[in-house]
Amino acid sequence: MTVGMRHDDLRRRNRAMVIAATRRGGQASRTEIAAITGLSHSTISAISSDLIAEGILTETRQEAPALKRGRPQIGLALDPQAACAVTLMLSLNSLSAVSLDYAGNLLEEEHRRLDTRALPRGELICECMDILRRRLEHPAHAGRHVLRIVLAVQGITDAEARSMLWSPITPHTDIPFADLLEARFSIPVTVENDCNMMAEALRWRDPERYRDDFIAILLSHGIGMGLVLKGSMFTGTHSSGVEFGHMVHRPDGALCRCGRRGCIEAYAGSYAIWRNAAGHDENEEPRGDIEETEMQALAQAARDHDGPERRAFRIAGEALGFGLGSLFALIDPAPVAMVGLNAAAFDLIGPALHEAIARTAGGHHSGSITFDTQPDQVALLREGCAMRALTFIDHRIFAAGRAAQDEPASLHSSLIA
Amino acid sequence: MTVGMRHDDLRRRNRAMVIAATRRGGQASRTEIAAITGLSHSTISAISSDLIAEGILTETRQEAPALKRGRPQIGLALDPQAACAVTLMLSLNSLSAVSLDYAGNLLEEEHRRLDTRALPRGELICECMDILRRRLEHPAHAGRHVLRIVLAVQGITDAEARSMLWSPITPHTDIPFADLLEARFSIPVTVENDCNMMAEALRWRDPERYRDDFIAILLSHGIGMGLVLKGSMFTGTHSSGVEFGHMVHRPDGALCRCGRRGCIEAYAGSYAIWRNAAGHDENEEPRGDIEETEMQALAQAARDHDGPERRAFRIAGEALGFGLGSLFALIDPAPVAMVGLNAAAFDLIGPALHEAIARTAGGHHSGSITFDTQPDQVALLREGCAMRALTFIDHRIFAAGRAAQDEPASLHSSLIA
DNA sequence: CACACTTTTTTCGAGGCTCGAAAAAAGTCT
DNA sequence: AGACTTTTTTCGAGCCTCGAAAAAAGTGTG
Repeated sequence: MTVGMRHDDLRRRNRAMVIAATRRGGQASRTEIAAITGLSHSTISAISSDLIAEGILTETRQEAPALKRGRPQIGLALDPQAACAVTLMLSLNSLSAVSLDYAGNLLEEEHRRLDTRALPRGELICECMDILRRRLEHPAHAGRHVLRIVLAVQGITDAEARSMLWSPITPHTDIPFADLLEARFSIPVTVENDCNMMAEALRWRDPERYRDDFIAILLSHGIGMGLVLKGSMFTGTHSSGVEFGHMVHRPDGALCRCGRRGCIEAYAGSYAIWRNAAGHDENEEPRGDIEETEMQALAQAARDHDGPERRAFRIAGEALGFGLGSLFALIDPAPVAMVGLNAAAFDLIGPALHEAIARTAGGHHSGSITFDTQPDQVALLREGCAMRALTFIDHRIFAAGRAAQDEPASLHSSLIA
Repeated sequence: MTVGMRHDDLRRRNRAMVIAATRRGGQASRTEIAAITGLSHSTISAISSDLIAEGILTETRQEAPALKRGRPQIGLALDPQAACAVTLMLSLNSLSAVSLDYAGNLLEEEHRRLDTRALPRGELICECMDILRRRLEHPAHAGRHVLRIVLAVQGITDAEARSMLWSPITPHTDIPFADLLEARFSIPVTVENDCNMMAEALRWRDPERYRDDFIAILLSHGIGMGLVLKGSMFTGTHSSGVEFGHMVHRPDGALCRCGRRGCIEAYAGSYAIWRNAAGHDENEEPRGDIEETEMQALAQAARDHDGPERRAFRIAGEALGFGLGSLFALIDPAPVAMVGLNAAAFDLIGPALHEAIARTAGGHHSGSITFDTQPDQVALLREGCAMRALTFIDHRIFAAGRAAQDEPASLHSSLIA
């Protein structure tokens, strides 16, 4: 904010812009990049020849036989050899890791099943260390430098994306994964919230629909949210924030997994739907885990006949609707993507949800609220993590030029505005 | 985001930074500005001599007899003669206007009482036009150019700050004040939400406490909010947003002024407190206006003895507490300033508010939540509008240099990032 | 097959901006 | 009066972007 801009900042920004245009556009020519960025052809030419010389970009000859007259455009693409990234995804009873090249191609991967809730703190950390070490030692990297690691966790992280503060998958709290992994491997690490990564993925999948303002809601055992506002990921002042599932739906209402009462999740999470469908008291302790098939059976029962199952999904829809209504009172409506297991039951949840929104301040503009379901949560998470890792390399490492790469001080350097 | 940075953008940014440092610091020397901005002495020297030549800054000799050795610092200050700004404030039954010089000194002002709820649309607009015309013709301006007009309204504005979309003070909606006033006076205008201006003022009053993240809550006939997150004013995707008062406290609960049910305002606005204190049904139509003295009497009664008045304030506190709890679930805690008439009754509201927050996700970090009361809402609004208008001139007009001032196209030009 | 035409990309000199170093300025201290 | 200290200005160097012109690499046509 109050920091002045020097000459090399300008170059850094413009380099970043060329890299970003290449990652977005895929095969963009220099002329196209000049048009997108508004910079002159000479500038783009200079920057891209630098980037090619540094091994960050490569020229690609388009297959399409240029049907136009004139000198054919030369496509620019990210050089897959330029770097690698590794993403780790830690969720309930599951840890997986993926290696990617700089162009985003999968190099290799590994999944492990582990009992995250029972694992001691040290062993949980060790599992992450080990799976990461196996990636770094894997021959598929073929000497390329891993320049970035992203760890996505189901749970709350701190605003600096360095620690996992709290998670439903383990009793342990405040695990400084970024510090631990950086100390061991000397590669920059961030710890991200899984829902934020899903939102990130939506942006890359469908930039038309999910661009400046949108909402991703994870409907699963718990309720999560990733929120993009004015083009950037929304986070809390101290944590990854946006604990939509723990907004209050009914003061002093149903018992939530978090121990408090009346949270949206206590009506709309899998455990809450199950609890209501089974006719249990809403003050009953939530079940720890529910099989995917069990939820699908509930949904099928709800579709087949009117009864407690149908009512349970309706209650979930109502809670989500009132919650969204309150959210929309704050941020106005935006496109919503429903992600995760229970998004497949949106036919059961949707009607009550719409009805509830209509009774809130959000109902004002119920026309401009659109819903979309993306049941494949895992694929979305993987994509989001991958793009997060790669764009970090784009912005913070390659945009700075070769010099900055050598100084280890740049490990935590701040992002270009 | 995708737009490249050219050479003059750099100068513009650095000019803006020097002006901002001067407005903040008051009497800052060139050396101090260099230290703040991180730019070299030579650059600051060049920029400030430009700004002085353009009549934007002036050198001020400090009164303090420099107790240090060495060449004394020369203070830089904004030249009051450089420009003028006019602010209009439209609220229930009241319209006021203020003229300011570029340094923020009051030149002259006017207040009018009018029956905003009964006024036809045309006349309401006319009143604003007229009070503004009288300012522009007033001799106090002494030939200085009015470069900016800010109109703050009690109500919702659009995200571009050009129209008043809805307001409790008039039945008329979607009044494009900015277009109307610009067409008539050819001076750039924005229409702002009053609570946002109060938040803006807090920032200037106490930058230590209210800097990057904080909340201003207006406790008055209705409930309003101004929210600053990560250093910038938070607005909705389509409107000025942050309709905190219309988040849902109890689904299908008490009747709100907005016609819906269960809004926070329907428990915590003056009319709701009055309704509860008087023992009326919560579905009863809200009273239109309540005298300040009447609310003070209620508060006094609540302090004197336990009874329906005390209970009414407690209910208000509970609604605000659950609402804040939900808000904190999204954005994490931040310092809160309670503004307006009922902030003076915070002794009655506070206990129930804290208790409610403790029962929500916000209760997690109840240690880091601090409250502060600022009963003088009018003064805060005036300050906020003034600073909004002046900083617009700083950034969008003077930072661009003399050339840009002449092109009328710059009227709506976008803000420097 | 040579030559005109079109479009993309590179080259080159000009102009702006910031920087560091040195000089100038404007005081205090002895 | 002269030494000393600190602030501010001056000046040349080094980048960066820009526009114009040149070069490159195709297609279309006789």
